[in-house]
Amino acid sequence: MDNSLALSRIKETITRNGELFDSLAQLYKIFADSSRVKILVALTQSEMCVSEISEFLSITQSAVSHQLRILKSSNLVKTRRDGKNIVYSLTDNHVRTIIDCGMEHVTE
Amino acid sequence: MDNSLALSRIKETITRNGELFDSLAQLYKIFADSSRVKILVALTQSEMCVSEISEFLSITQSAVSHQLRILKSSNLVKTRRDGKNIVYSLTDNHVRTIIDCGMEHVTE
DNA sequence: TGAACATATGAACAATTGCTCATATCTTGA
DNA sequence: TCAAGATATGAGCAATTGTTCATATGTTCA
Repeated sequence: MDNSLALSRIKETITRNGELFDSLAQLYKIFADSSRVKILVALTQSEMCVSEISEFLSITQSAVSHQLRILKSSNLVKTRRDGKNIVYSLTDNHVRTIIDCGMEHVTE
Repeated sequence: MDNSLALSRIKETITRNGELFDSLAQLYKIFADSSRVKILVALTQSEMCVSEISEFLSITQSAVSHQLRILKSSNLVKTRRDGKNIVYSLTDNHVRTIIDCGMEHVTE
């Protein structure tokens, strides 16, 4: 059974869409940290300001801010100001979907 | 509007299922590398041996082996021997689903 | 306006990661 | 059995990452 034709077709697909898979890896990199995942999971339940997140994650306010910056620059979360607070929320439902999808595998 | 009740409920959920979200992040960590993603994508199309993967990814055989070891120890891929070759394939369809799910977001 | 609060940011550091190089292990066929 | 081929593995290294500490920025209210 000679599958070299199939193989070169696959190679073609991978090389042609190289940057696409790079961005895919880049996306997963954002979910690849425990703090960020927990932040995102929390935000699927409710919008939330920095100090609230910091409180229930038991990590520094600074650490939370740094992580939120990553999430925001990736357009996974958005912000609005409410007095002294900055309230963070999910940009859209993609985050929810991606988390659910991973959960499916983890909780099997 | 007082949402402190909702917040403490969320905090409860996060802390109670801490290890679960840790494993979730751990899972995404595996997808968080360009080479590994490409390997997994290729394997969604066809089983493949190390030298084949190494060839079309244009990375060292050693590098591929190292990555495959990670994928295998995470139970995302399985192996069988075919003569001198070790043939790698996906363990189940979860990988496909997870990749599709991420693609959905990347290609929006 | 100024003190107190909330958030953001930059530097520094330890930990992790992905690669390369060298070499070991395992299999086949002469 | 032994040389050649295919894969695995360990050490070493440069790059990246997540955190903390110190401090800056921005907002409210007395």
